[in-house]
Amino acid sequence: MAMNVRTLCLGILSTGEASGYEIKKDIEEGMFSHFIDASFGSIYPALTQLAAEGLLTVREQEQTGKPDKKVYAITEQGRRMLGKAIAVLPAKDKYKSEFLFQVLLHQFITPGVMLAAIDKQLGDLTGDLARIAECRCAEQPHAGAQFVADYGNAVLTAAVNCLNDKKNELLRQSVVQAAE
Amino acid sequence: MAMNVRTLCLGILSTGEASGYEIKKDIEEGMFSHFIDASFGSIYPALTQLAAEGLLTVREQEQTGKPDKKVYAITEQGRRMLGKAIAVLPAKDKYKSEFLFQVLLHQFITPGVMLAAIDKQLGDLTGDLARIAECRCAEQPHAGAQFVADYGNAVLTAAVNCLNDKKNELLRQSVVQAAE
DNA sequence: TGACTGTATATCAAACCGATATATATCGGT
DNA sequence: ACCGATATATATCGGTTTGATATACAGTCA
Repeated sequence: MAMNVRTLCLGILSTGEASGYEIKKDIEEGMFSHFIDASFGSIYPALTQLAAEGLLTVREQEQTGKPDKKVYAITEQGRRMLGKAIAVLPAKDKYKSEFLFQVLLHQFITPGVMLAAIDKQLGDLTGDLARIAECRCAEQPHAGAQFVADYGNAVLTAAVNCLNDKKNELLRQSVVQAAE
Repeated sequence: MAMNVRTLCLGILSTGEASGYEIKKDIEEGMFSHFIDASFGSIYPALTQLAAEGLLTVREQEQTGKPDKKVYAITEQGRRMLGKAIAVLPAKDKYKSEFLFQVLLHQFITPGVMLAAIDKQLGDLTGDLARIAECRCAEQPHAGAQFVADYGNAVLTAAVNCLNDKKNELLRQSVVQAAE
């Protein structure tokens, strides 16, 4: 799949028109946030380019109390391009975790730092779970969103449960060591 | 955490000396493969730079039946640098999935492509599970490796179970639709 | 007034990926 | 003996993306 920021923008705009800033917010807070990432440095150039190619239309919109914004909307040509881009087998998921890197090298860090890292990870995971719950309420739940929400919940709750087990195990060990 | 390819190389070399090629293989096949990624284009320059700074030593080693290789080993200075780099709260996990992107935009793709994507994802997940099982046998299982393996197993099996449910649901629906 | 926050667009160096080039060696086929 | 395929090994480079920064306008609160 030709998955780059271009396809990402086309995908988000297929659900409704938006500005670059709103696309970024969607990526950070909406359903897309759980498995996508992109920065302004790639979004704005992509939108400019897509508009120049006729895959998007632009409309400058004045706002009261806020700066003007450029509202982008997908064209028929853009929809065709999006359809082509996602009608292929998806690439393998990519997962990067500094936390697990730290765990694998736990010999170099103190138990205190390790526990802090675990708590940080637990906080991140529960935060993600909360954001999924919010999205479920906010958006109208079509089949795709339901799928993604269920998948995310399954994975995240499994991670939380595993981490809690590991944390308790560590705490028990340090109690034992302190008693010796 | 200053997590870049430099820290990654220091981390891998802290478990034993290796060449750039072997580091890449570790990243692709070893325990690190589940949550780390890096290419030759970043590994080789990083190793050269780290050696120039005295954090690594280099040793050119002849081999019978294979081309020569440059074996890198971490120095005391390198260990200190590694310790500093990972003794901070880890950044949030990053997860990118073209598959879930496709699911969220399922309205643009045919059920056939959707099912193919799900099967592809199931294959990727079971492949990862198999690789974890291999690593568990191959490496001597210290506490960190055990932690990572358990975490990976928990998350991946949850994903597989959820996907199988969703797949069966889709198959049932298409049977019903075909019967109408 | 001044500090801070939020909205909005834009730019750029640094980092990184993915592909390619180069070279050596083994092995199997013809 | 030669060719092609595969594995090992290092290196480079174009293109994409990040992360940080700059700029600007508007509201809020002290």
